[in-house]
Amino acid sequence: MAQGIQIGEVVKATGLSHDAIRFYEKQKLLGRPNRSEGGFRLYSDRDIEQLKFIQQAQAQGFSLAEIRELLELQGDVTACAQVRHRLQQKIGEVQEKIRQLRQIETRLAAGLRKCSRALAASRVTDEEPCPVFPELTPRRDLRARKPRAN
Amino acid sequence: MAQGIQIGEVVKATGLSHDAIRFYEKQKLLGRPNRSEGGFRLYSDRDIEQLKFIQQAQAQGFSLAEIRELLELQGDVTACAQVRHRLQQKIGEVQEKIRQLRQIETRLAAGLRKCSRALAASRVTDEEPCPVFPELTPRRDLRARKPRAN
DNA sequence: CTTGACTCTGGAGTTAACTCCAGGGTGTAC
DNA sequence: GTACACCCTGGAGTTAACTCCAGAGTCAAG
Repeated sequence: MAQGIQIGEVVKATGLSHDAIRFYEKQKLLGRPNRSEGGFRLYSDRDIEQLKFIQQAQAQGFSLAEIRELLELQGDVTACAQVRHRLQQKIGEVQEKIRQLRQIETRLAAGLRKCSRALAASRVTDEEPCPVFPELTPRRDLRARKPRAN
Repeated sequence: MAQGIQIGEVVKATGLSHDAIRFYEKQKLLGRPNRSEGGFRLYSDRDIEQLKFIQQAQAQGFSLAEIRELLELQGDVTACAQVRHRLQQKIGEVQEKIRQLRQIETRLAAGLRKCSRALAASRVTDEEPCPVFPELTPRRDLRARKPRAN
């Protein structure tokens, strides 16, 4: 054991599967780890960090190929105008993603407001169950409500 | 023609393929559009908006299943505490995504700063080609540089 | 009423990103 | 030294999200 963390521990630490971790290694998203005498993979804390980063980036819609590039750009900081350019590009892409997410958020927030208003109007409290079948949940004040043109 | 936009136009407007659009219809991400006498699909501007939203959300790492839910939540604003709750949840998720993207941005920005510093130190200008093979690009001032512990 | 661009359907094929498995070693605890 | 949990490899299988295709119908123009 001694030098390094066995894959089982990494699985626990990251929530990734054994197979996913091996897969990332094959895809060069992770350098090949040291091995024990018998051939067991031995990971470092840094590897775990990297795996967490991969998960994070993936959840943001980056493909493994793109993540590989992100990782290369992070490592390869050895002074090169082109690398710098690509870094700037990537940062731009990330910022664009943030912008798009804000738009989605705005859209959902608008829905939320409408929803809250409708709830207030029908005097259903937050605690009550959903009136999926409105006819089953007795409600005060049910006078002519405009059906929304869907 | 008259009532509605044919699929070819939608393809041009969205950049999606004919097949992708049909696929989204099958997956209930888009209501089934009107049809011409002969059976051609006829879309509305609203459909195009919805398709653009799908693209946008997808680029942010939402699966089609999640996007379907987002769309339902946007439409189904008819007063229901549970819908509201789910909306709040989804907004929380979007905010978390934004947070994670900011982290990635920070990380890339750190790389960029290091890179810029290195560039400045080696006196390579922004215009010069990338010194992928440093030995090929004659450089002033090449005294003992610390190789970074990778 | 024919031509050429466009659209339809159903189904098979593809790609990315895994998951599952068999058959077999490793490591340490008793 | 053997039991038991853990790890190995290579390869086949799966899922999501499409893409590709053949064979056939539609539609506006001339």
